[in-house]
Amino acid sequence: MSSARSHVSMQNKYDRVVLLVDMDCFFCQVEEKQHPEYRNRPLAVVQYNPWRGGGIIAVNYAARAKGVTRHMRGDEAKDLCPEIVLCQVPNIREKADTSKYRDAGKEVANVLQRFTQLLERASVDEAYLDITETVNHRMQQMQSGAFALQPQELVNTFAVGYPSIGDYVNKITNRFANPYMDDERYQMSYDQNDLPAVRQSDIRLLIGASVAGEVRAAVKKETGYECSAGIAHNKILAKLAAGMNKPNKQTILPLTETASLFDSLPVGKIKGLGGKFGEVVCETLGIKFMGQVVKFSEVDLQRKFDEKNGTWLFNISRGIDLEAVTPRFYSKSIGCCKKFPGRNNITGLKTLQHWLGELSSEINDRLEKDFIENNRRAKHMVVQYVQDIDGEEVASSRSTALRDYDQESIVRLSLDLIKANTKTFLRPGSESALNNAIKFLGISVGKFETVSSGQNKLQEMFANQAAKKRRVSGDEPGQLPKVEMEKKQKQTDEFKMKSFFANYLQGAKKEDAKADGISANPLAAAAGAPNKNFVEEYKHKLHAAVRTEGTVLTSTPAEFKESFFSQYLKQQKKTGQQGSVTSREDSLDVQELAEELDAIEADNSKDFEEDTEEETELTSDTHMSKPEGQSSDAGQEQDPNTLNDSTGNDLYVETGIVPPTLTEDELKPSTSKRKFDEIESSVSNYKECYVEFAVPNLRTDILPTIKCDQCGANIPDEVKSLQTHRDHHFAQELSRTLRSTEREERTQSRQKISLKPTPPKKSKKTAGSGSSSYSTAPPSNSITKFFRAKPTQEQAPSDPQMNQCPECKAFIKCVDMPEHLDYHVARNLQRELNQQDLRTRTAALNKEKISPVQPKKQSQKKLNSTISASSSGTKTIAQFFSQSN
DNA sequence: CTTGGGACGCTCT
DNA sequence: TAGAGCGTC
Repeated sequence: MSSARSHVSMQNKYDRVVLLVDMDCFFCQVEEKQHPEYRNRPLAVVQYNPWRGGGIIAVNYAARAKGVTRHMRGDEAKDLCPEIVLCQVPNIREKADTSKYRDAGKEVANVLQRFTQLLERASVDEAYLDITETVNHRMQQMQSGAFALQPQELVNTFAVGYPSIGDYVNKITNRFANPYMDDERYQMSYDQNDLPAVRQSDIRLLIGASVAGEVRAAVKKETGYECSAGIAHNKILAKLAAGMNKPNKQTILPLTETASLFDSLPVGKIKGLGGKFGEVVCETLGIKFMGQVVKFSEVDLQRKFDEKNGTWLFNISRGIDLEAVTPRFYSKSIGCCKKFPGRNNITGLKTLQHWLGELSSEINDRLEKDFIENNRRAKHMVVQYVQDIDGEEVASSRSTALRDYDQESIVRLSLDLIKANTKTFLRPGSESALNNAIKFLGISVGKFETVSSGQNKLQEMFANQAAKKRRVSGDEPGQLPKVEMEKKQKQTDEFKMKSFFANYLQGAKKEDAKADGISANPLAAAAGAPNKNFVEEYKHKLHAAVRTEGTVLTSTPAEFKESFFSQYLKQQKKTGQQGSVTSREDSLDVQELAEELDAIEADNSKDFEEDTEEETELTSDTHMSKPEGQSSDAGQEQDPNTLNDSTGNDLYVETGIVPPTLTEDELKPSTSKRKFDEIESSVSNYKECYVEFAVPNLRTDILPTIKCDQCGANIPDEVKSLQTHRDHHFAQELSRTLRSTEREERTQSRQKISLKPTPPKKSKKTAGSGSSSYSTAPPSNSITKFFRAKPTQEQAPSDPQMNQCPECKAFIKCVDMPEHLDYHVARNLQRELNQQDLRTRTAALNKEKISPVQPKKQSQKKLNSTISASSSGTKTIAQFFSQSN
């Protein structure tokens, strides 16, 4: 395994569609979700710090509107915005604890992961998705009519270089009608070999944007979090684009717009050039903007910087970035650190041991969780520290191999490493005073190795359980080959179960964090019997839950009765009785436990029903019993949503498996997860599912009326009615616009040389469409040109270089076939968009209405009004989207 | 006590 | 490979 990043080949530089999903002020959103009462209020997250109200690390948009920014102190924020809510990052072990945000980030990533295998988590709140396959697939589907772009997905979409997304769509439609519209420009700017990709770029990015819309909708629906996204042909551009319209927006960076964008784009805006290197580049080249780099030759850049950086700069300045999206869900290392500035310098051995203990404790906890989730163990450890040596800050890091470990051994190893690498560790003559004060401490572990399932009982349990599930769910009517289905199934099941365990464990750990110095360690026991302390904790937790909620709810909390663990136990009990279990030891242990748990649950064994469809947001807090000694401010409750995310119902809904203990009626197949799976597994009914998925329920009742700004009539203030009315006005405007458009196109047609006409198979009924007029009108230049890449050479159908188009039966040059097929794609795109019924567009309008309006984004408003002003079924996409003037 | 404090990945030597 | 350092969020 080389550490070098993988890259795509230069030929494929425009072939990918890459998405960057970036959560909007993520920490704030996490706090808002956890405290619904804070919603719609200005809010900032501060790190605990007694000085001037703490340091602000995240600001929501309501607070930003008041001028609150990061790098401010809490007090300053209060001055600017007295009503601001300041949330503190929880403090555990006397240091900031960001696990809440890590968990939330993982929750989001779990949603993202369903859209592609090629998911790269770039940070806690950012991920790259290579959606090339999906886009390509949809290109094909569009030709068969199995997929249609949904305008409402594009309402929150921007395209760099275009006033509104409508103009971008307009451009695409026009180019489909006249595929070589921009070719002169293209041929000047791009290599001949790249032209096919360049011509396809816009439509593929547009489809990418529709995927992005779905991704973001799914994230919102399933986690409650909003995000922004960038859509481009590579990571650098996707990242750049994502930042251009926020929050809750997505931005396409069209290939052909990068050059002009770069002309005024400060170098530092490019990821990788934001720091020192970027400064050096600017100084060395005497430039400010990205576009100015193109003036330098590759060798020149290589000479000024180095070979690698030179080439990289050369390419990046042209919008080319070959770095692959490297699938990575889990981090390669786990670490934590803390600064000890000024008076807090560590000067004594005891203090050093204390802090090493705290850091080790956190590392250990996270390793336990990671072990359960990912079945891997760290084999390597690094301790980093900054010492004060003669008034100088000297940073060092030392590493060692990690075998079996627990908190104490991590402490011991790190201390030994520091000792061994410090000339004079203790002050001469002292037993406890450090010779060099420590200003910074960090421990990180990595080089993970997967634990083979043979030595791991917990893993066997999961494997067995997954195997049983597969048997239960024998005849799923899936489209995928059975083996593939099962493979996916197993992964999901195991993952979900592990997640549950992990989340559960974490919740328990947090409770005990302060009460108990050294917690039990599953890793230490991993090679032995099944995880006893784990099970004990589960029991403890169940007890606690029943105790605290029993009086109110009279039933076992949902997260227990529907947990994987619970399901698993039930299943185990059944199969155990049948005496057909793979691992007898396991089953015995588990059966014992199952009986014990049954006893705990015994007094509330009734109503095992209802609320299987509960929204995440509505989930009530899980009340854990707190250890006596725990201070209130350090107490952190398990995020109810995290727990909820892993309940049994979710699994079954998501995977489509009928759980052994639930009836079919209890499985309401109406969550977005379910729908998405249907979409993915069944192309044929994609559209139905999709439309259902895309259209929110409209409340048309109890709405006041509003005055039409054009005719003054009173209309119900409800989008559908409003729109219907406006359509009336629009229709008049439309006919005028259409006539002039068509006139213009005819004029253009006449100016060009008409070649052998090969009209598409059928003329369209679509009335009044400027683009469709190409198909209804006599063969015009543009289409003909499309069929003939080189007008001068006329090819007979018998020519071996010719192929018959399966769609329209015309004979096309092989090299032009892809583009020709694009043409049909375009036709379909247009047709499908035209057929969008009022309802979907109404929904889009509705959706846009409730999202925050950016004052500067005029174009968005225009798009909005244009959409609402259009009537259904008779116009081209361009007219649906673009401004009519 | 600093225009945030971690956390993580990458890369160069 | 280890260790130092950078960049980013």
